[in-house]
Amino acid sequence: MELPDRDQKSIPTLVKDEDLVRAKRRQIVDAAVELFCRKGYHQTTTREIARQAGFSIGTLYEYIASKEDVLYLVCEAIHTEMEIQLREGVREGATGRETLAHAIANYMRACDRMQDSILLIYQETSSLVPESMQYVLQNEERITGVFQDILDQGRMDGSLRIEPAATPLMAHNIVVMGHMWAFRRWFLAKHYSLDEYIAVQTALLMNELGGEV
Amino acid sequence: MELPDRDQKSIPTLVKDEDLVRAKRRQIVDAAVELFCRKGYHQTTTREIARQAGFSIGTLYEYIASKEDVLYLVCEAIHTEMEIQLREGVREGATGRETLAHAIANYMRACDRMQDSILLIYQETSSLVPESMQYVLQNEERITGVFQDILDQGRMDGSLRIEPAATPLMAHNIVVMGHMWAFRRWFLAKHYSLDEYIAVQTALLMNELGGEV
Amino acid sequence: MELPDRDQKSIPTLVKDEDLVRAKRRQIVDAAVELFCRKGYHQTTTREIARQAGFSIGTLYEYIASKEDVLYLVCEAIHTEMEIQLREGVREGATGRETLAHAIANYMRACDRMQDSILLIYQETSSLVPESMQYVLQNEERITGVFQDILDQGRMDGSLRIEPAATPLMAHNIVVMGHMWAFRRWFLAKHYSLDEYIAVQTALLMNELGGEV
Amino acid sequence: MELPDRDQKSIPTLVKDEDLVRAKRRQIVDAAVELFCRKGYHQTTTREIARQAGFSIGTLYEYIASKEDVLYLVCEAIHTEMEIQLREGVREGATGRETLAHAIANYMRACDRMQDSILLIYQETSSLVPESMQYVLQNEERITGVFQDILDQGRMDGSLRIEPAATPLMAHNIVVMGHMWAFRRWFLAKHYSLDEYIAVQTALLMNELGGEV
DNA sequence: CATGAATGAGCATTCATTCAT
DNA sequence: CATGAATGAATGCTCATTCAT
Repeated sequence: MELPDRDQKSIPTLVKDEDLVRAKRRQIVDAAVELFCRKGYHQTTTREIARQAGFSIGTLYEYIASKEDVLYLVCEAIHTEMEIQLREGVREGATGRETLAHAIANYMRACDRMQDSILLIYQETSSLVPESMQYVLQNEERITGVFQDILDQGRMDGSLRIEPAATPLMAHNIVVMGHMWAFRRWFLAKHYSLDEYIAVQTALLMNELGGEV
Repeated sequence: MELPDRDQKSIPTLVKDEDLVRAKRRQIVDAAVELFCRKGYHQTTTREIARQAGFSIGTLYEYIASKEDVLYLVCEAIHTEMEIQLREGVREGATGRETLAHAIANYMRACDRMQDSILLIYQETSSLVPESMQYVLQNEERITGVFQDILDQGRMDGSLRIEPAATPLMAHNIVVMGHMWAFRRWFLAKHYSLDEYIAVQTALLMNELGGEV
Repeated sequence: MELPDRDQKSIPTLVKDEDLVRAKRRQIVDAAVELFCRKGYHQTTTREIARQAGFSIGTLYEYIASKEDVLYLVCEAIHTEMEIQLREGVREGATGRETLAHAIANYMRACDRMQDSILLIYQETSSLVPESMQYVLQNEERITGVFQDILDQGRMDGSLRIEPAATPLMAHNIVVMGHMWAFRRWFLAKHYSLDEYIAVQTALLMNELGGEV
Repeated sequence: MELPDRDQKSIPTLVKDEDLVRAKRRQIVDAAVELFCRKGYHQTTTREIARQAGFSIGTLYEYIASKEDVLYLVCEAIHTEMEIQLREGVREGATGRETLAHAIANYMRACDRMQDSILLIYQETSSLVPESMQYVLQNEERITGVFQDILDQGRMDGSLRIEPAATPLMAHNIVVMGHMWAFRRWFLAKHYSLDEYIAVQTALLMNELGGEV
């Protein structure tokens, strides 16, 4: 499934070759994700990012204008990756209800794989300037939108019982449910395996949404 | 309702008089909460904390050993405050179900009042050394425990229908539901007032827990 | 002769003790004058200034807020020193003409002693932000004013023949004559000793101003 | 009037074709004069010079070996331009005195047009290595020489009364008088128009040189 | 010849922490 | 106990210069 087009903040670069910019920024992001997840944004120096990315500090600044740009690119990349995993794993079921159950399980597994990144988003988004934050929140909203669409579909085909006014909230509940596995893992993993977590949360949810799973 | 005793990390101080230490640390925490909420932990300098607290940088370091100590004290204070608000507002209902509904509403309002502090916990807990983080997570767990107790009570008196294995998770769901009002406010507040948010979330929950609100 | 009061830009400092600020800034200025004269403002690093002043870079920044502040303080100090030397050496003669001759000789000798500083002013004033430059140009104008007063005095007592409209220009000519000894020394010193320079320039000037020296 | 030949520092280049070198350096100098005048030598980057000159940074370094070379070329060009304007505008009068009056007026107007360049010379010459500075000072001396020649001519034909020993100094006085219009413009322009400035200064000078204008 | 990506030494500035008074 | 001046390691960022293509 293709990612739809979307707004992205354009980050200034000194380099003209667009392919090169994309390639190097990929390296920067890979390096930074690893470092930010391990040490946090503020504890990571630009020199470390450059070194980890495999080039010099001077070269780093050919492709970004400030350290904050790296954070923005990282947030972008995380959301893009999440959206890819979300859409790739979605299979249309017979009913909205089936689609939802499948999408949730798939999403939860993605959250499990990307738990460090999810924490990163929660911790460092606030270090972005307002303009960048806008874009990041838009991405967050797009992900929520995926579930909202499924909920709407289920409401239309009658397989899910939910008030229209409650669907945005329910979609957010589902999304946060995935994040929760990341940021409350210190507790949850003591009591539930990932599969159990998915099973119980899905059961509770489906209960809310009328009838059996 | 009294707060039960609990473990707290002991922070070294150069000052002997324990009452004085408590008083000054109160000042430090008040100053720091305000600053950390407004500017974040890393953006706040120790000098600013001292100034806002009303004394010199030298004095600040008589009562703490490092900036991170301030962060720990702040996290402690936030959880203490939250727990106080939680327990103060709880009134025993006729059934566990009634108690729960009341506790949730009360908790949500507390989260609304303390949204900045909640964000702070989400963003900066990771800046603590592991030992401090332990204590903070314990506090988080205590808060969750409040809801778990109510759920158990409702399960015992038959007013709530929930698997024993699901209660810890349900308790976390409730707690995170409050946090969500803080960290997703950028979206939620566009669609729901606090009262609506409480109403809809409670309805969904009660649905999960069998029958009507 | 006392220096009259005058406007000075107030430079922010982190240190409260005003006497200490004055003392340390004196050290900073002494260090910076020496370094700026030898290497220029841009070629001098803040660390060098601190080291030469005898303290650490951190301490330097307790007394100034930016490198440019040092430049401003240096310019201020140079003009203050020049004005002191100017006023100290002035002795009232019987006529304005005599006072002038004496003031010029005295001023020229001051320019000779302070040639490095004069060059510094010519080269680096443009590195000041407009606000600082204002103050520096005011100082320059005050020095010129000294000669203008003497010229006026001589015009009044009839010992100097000069149009009122020409006095400001004449005063500037005299001032620049002193500077010229600094910035054209590479040529002038090949042909004239300081005394000769003073003698010839004074002769030319007095010729302009009517009659003999 | 042709410019006489003169010594020029030879700047190394990677390019063989001498015409090409001359053409490109012309571009470099034009770009750099504009930038240095506007922002100063140190505030201008080599990339800006290349961009303004219309080619890449790599190409820039085909025609010069260091940023300082650009400064030298700029100083050279400024003095060349000044000398051209000086010699172009000079018309032989009946007497040295007339020639002088005319040359001064012409020179002053040139200084007025080139005030930014004059300031540049005053401010940045000291950033040259001694060898380059030598050449620049020689150029300065050549310009002074123009006036010295005229003074000598006037002394010979009896139209100017001046000691032979005073002529070099007088020539420098004239030259600096032009510069003064540039570097004291912040004061002078408040009191005099260019024409007034020329008139008064010429009057004072001619007074020094015996008799009326 | 022309290009422009890569380099890394260098710089101004900050800030947690100490310690003499 | 309180103060606040002193410290210097650390950091984000710049820019002259090089060199492979």
